[in-house]
Amino acid sequence: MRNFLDTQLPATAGGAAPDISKFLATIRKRFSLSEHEGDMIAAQLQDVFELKAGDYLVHEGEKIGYSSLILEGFAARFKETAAGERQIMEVQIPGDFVDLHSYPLEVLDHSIAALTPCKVARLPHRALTQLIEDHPRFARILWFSTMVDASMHREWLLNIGTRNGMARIAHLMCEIYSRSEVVGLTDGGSFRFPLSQTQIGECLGYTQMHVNRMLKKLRQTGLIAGTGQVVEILDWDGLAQLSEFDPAYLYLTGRES
Amino acid sequence: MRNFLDTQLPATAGGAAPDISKFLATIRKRFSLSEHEGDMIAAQLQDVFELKAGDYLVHEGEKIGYSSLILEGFAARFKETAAGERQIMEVQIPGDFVDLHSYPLEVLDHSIAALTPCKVARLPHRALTQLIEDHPRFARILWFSTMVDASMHREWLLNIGTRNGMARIAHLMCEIYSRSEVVGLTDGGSFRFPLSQTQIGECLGYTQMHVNRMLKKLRQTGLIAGTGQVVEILDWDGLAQLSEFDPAYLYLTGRES
DNA sequence: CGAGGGGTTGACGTTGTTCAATGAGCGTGG
DNA sequence: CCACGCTCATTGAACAACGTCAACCCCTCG
Repeated sequence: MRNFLDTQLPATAGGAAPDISKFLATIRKRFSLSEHEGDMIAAQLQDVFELKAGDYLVHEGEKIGYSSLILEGFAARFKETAAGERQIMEVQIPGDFVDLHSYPLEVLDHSIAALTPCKVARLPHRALTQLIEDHPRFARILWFSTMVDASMHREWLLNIGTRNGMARIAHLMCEIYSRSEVVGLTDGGSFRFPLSQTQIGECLGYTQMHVNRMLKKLRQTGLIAGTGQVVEILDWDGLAQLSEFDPAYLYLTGRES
Repeated sequence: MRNFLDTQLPATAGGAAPDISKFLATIRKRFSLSEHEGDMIAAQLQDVFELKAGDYLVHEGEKIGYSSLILEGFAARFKETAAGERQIMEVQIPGDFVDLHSYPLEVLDHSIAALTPCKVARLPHRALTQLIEDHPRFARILWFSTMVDASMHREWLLNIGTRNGMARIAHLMCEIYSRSEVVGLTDGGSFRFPLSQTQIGECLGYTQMHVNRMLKKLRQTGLIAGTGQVVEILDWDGLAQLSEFDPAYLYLTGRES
């Protein structure tokens, strides 16, 4: 995999603020946010970068001074074992503020790489500090946002630790569908699911061959359809029941603070 | 399991501030903290509660207005499946600020219960808000602290997702040992590890019987000794190498902000 | 002294892995 | 244009890891 810093050039010459409506949609599922407040965040975004599939956004152990917002494409957070086996901890979709945790942590405990071609915008940490100083309310929103990642980690632990076979895969599909819905990336029961079987396995602790067999079973059971980049959920209730999917852990219901 | 609120009574009549030196030791591994600052936190702590093994600190879905600091004893965060299977996401030891994530999240996505008899002190969220307003530096320290939990979740995902057999158990032992060391709860290579084999299994996605067999193998290999509440690590390097344990994810090295 | 929790062990069944072979699709260079 | 190499998906058979069922032990506590 190529290094992000080595290969990428800014895709915009600056000037026009990037479209962060997907990001704001996620925030607004949880907090009220005025148009002005949204513009203030957008104004802080630096250049937009284009990444190829496989490019790293950040490397484990790196100390970085900015966080990235995914505008388009899918990415993943992961760690690797000495043997080169990879465990994906979270799939990142458009609208995700993908390495916000690097703001408090500074040094990263894991890597992030693009799963598909991506478009990302950077937000320097000093701009975040400034935003928070000017509007202390943002601190709470950002902290909350990082805690939702932790909540998702816990649900994944439950998934890998207690569920098996089709249920484990079904749960991943339910999650990505639910999150995609928030940012307007679903079409009826269909949604983009551009992970290879190998990558699905890296999410779930399975080999690619086993993922293949379980996907086949899920299709034969009539719960899902589609083999490629797009998955169609034929029976949402069945899929959710099989995997005991309860979206509460995504914290997508409105609240105020 | 009994409900914490139903059964517990304050163990202190208030007045004397509880001993939070273990908590402060953990903070000071990462941030410099003056004696005065430590006292300010201690002053905000409310009554100290005693819990029996099995008592809940908080229930999944609950909305609570305080966070708890563990003074003595072991606790665990976990979720349950419909079938009653339990997945432990983190083992909490003395000095841990155990449900600080409830401060930004408000509603909890998981439960926390005592694994052994525990002594905990409560800190109301409004006191936290006050502390942060008076000393904005605390916001960063607390945010950081919750992000370390997320980092630990990720390492557990790697552990359950990619390691197997003895390595999985060895990794858990290395983590608890390393964290115990910070709060002065180790004695040479020995440390308190009061989890039953069932509970170890709930951490790692194994059955109690399989944990039993793997522990036996770890003992036969000469890496650890002791069967009961106290484990002795006979060969730290061997244990760390077997489980590819790298403590970086615990963020216990000094830094400043 | 009886119940209940924790630990130990064996035989056997299931889930998931490994090894291996095959084919489809796609971009690249000759 | 086709040949080639690459990634990804598919499938089968043998095998290992782990779970299930069951019996038994020890200890503690009421």
